[in-house]
Amino acid sequence: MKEDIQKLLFQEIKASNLKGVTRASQIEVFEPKTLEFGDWTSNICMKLAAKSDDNPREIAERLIENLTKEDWITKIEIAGAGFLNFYLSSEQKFNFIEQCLEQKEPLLIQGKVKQRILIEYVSSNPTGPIHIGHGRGAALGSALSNLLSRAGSEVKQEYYVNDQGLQIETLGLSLLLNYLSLDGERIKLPKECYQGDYLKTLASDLKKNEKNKYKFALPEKLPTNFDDWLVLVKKELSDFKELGKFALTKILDGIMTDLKEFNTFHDDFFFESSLFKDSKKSEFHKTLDYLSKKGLSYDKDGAIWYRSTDFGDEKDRVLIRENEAPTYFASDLVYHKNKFDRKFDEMINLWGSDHHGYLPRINASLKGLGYESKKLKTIFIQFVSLIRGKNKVSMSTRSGEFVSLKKLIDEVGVDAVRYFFLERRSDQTLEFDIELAKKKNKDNPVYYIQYANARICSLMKELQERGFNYSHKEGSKALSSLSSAKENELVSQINSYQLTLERCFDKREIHSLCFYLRDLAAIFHSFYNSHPIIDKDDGSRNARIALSLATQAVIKDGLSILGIGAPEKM
RNA sequence: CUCCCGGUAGCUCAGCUGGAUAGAGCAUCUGCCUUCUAAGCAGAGGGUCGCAGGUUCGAAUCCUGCCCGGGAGGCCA
Repeated sequence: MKEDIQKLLFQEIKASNLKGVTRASQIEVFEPKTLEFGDWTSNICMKLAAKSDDNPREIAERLIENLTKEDWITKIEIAGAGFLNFYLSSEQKFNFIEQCLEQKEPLLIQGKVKQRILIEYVSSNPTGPIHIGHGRGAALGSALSNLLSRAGSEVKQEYYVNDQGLQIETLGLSLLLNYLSLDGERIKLPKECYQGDYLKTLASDLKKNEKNKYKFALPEKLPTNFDDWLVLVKKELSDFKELGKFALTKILDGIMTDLKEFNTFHDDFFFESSLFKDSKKSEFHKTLDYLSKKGLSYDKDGAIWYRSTDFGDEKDRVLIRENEAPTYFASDLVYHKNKFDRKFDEMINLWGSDHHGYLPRINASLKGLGYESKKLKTIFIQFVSLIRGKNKVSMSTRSGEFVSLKKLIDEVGVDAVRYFFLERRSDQTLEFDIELAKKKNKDNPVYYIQYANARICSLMKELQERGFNYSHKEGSKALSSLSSAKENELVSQINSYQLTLERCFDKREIHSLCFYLRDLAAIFHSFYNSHPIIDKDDGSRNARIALSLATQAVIKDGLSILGIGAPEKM
């Protein structure tokens, strides 16, 4: 529709020899904020006026002279400083509603190029359960994936697992110390160790499975710091590595379970360790050799450095440490190379905003390897803070007091958690009010939206009980009798669903969809209260039922993108 | 010190590729259930869009400076 208006305007602009526009798509046509200004509006006359010294309203008059002949346009108004307001015929207005009524499949976003898209998200370290910060990423990543596939794109959802290096040793040691403590040894965990209670549970599991396999004679004087513990443990236990693996497997299992419960479904878990397979011939080593051959890396102070400064980073970065261990950055560089080699049209990373300083070096590494870093889009996710009524709930990962996603879901439910995570722009900090999320009334937007759907379900039941028949054919026929302000408002809100999805798609964001659904629900509730829907008059009844069903189709469709349920009864 | 994000109603936030009177929810106040779910609706009050300049027909939106809040600047991940 928008495109049709752009095309018409463009024709007229060319015919009148006006300068300033070379393509139809440059002409701004948008939905005005109130219905007073028509169904569509354009500011093009003001833009043209700026380049031609002519008065915008005069230009407007010249332009619309021929346009009114179009039969799908009922009226064009010149308003304000020179806006063109278009009013459409009712057939045009009900097009989308009829489509909603017949739709069985999810609605598709039209006019977008099909792409292969990789989206990597959550990717939390497998050293502990997912906490609410990761949950926000999970909600956004999964919803975004749903949205992107609506445009026909093939979306691959990936979780990158850092299953290597010091943190896994740390995990193993943390587990072991908890395990040894089970027999009454009083061991104080060094501060570098993971402190959460989940390790106590894991330690008991380990004990059950393996009995005393990992017990050994402790020296009289226990080590006091992390490094000494590690040295001791490695000396005493030949299979110390198994402990890290055990913990990692168990924890990752838990993460997967939590994610599934949270309606988040990754296609693939990509293990960092896979980059190191085949030792010297691994993807990791090949890539590092390549960098070295190309002169992109160099030795200094016993370490190997990447020349990221050459590609816009502030300073060069270490790839291989003095102790020969690769840095996190080195692995990540190879991982991103791997992503590019898989030939996606677009790659999206969802990162915690505390990683924003990390982006320049990843971009630098990709440029160095000769990849188009434009294909990589990084979306940053700000922190979540929890409040309960007016009190802040304290959260700190280090001390193990973090609030796990699972706990939050158990308390307020998946739907509410997802909604609250998605309703805010991802790059803004989020204040999550637990009490509000638990409410089951209109204060809580997720219930408010779901309630609109439940109401419509209940309407349909009531319709049957009163012995009325309804068919889409009759409903569609009756639509043109809709004329009240509330009805028009609802029609117009339903119609802007497509545009809402397109905008979300283009901007790779979700929160506008939440706001849209909330508005739609509000307009529906208002409509419901001002008109009898199951009316005695066949025409009004059929039309209003059709309108309600179209509303329902959109609500269900929108909620399914958000990964939120639509209960029929509440 | 440098960089990033933010500052919009009492609170939580939309709007930011410049456009018509700056929006929503909560909170406050006032109404509405013999009628399809009151788990709802209708209405009212509430604003120097952080401050100061600039750009232009037009600025919450773009530019510059400043103030305030948060984050980032590892051979951590």
